[in-house]
Amino acid sequence: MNSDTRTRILMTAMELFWEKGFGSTSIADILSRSQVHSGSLYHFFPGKQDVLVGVLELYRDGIEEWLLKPNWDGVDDPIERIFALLNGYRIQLITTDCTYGCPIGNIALEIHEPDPQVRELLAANFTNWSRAVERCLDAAEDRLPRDTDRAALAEYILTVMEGAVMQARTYRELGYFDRNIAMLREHLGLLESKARAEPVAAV
Amino acid sequence: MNSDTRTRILMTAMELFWEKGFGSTSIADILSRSQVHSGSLYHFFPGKQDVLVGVLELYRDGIEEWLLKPNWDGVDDPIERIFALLNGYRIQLITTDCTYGCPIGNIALEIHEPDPQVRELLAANFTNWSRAVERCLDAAEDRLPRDTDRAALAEYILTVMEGAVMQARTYRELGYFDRNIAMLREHLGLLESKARAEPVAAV
DNA sequence: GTCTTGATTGAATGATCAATCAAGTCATAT
DNA sequence: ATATGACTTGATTGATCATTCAATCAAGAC
Repeated sequence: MNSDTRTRILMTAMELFWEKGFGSTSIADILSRSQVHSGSLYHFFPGKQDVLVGVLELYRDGIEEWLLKPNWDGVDDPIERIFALLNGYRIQLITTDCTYGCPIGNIALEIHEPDPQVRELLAANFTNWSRAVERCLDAAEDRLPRDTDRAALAEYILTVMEGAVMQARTYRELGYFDRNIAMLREHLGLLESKARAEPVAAV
Repeated sequence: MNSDTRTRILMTAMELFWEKGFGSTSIADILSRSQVHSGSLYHFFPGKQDVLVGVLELYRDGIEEWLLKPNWDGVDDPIERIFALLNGYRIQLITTDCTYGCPIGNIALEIHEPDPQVRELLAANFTNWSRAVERCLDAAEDRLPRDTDRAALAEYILTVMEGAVMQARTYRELGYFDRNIAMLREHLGLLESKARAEPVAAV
């Protein structure tokens, strides 16, 4: 089985969906950039929607290797890992003049009536992302107030990332991203000092 | 001049762009729902893009009357006004089974290469929104730490709203919105208690 | 009364779209 | 050798898209 073609289609579609969105990317766009003919594409994928499914599965399965590992290399402090992850998005914004955002967030807002498979894959991508952040918060458990809902805080950090990228992209100004992340950092700082003020737990 | 038709086109387009997005709304969609014929639409608007411009101008000019006034009626406390505004989005989510989000955020992420006029109108909508929040923060100045960057905090509140709506829509679960807003409320609470702990300013 | 201007009608155009399919290639199994 | 089945080719289809335009209408100005 030749899955080179399938992979080339998915990688190309991934690029294009990120650049132009799902709706604005035509099958013809994918074919010409990937140097694949329409029959081959439809041999591997029943339709355009299934290409999107394949791309979302790639993202879902690649988060560890392609997102976390590069950004966390050399960063040990769990809280700093969170900001290292956010810094990855900052670098994307810089290298694209604030035009590219989060590929998942883009698609999530673009597709208004997703079929269940697509919706679940978008949700799975969000869940994997915030679970990774949650693990960082768990590792920093003793620096946070005892009643901290770490899962909710991780979702919130995803929220801030998505909103910050949205604004930086809309204004075409990195400052909007930076100020938002600074606010988040201040929030986490307040939580840490609140934790320090708590009486030590009984052993 | 008969601008009834123009208005009907814009109101219909506003609805449709919100329901299905800009790209997925065809001119034919607008024509059939608004009971207008193509020639009339093109009499008032050079093209589809200009309909979008008209819609974004309506949003920009209507924020006071259609967004702030309804949500702030009977709410005097400036901080509570912020959460009353956010509650407006919560109600939209409830009444649409978590399918509709922020119309501006949707378009901002959908349009990848906006022409300058569209990009500036999106930015203007964001700016008007966060300025309204900033005015609330200004009114609550004495309850916040003295070094608070209220403009940045207002941008951050917009960020949290957009991210929270995105997640609730993606998961089709209101809880994601609620937990995010609860986190924001906790953050503002921490700021208020930090302000209370500050020494009184010299007069 | 006729001229002018703004507004409306709706069929037509050409581009682009996702998807199809019959004919072909090629490696491997028998 | 030949048969099989995975894969490729690329022209083609029919739907849908934004847009155009000549014709028509309504109503105030001269």
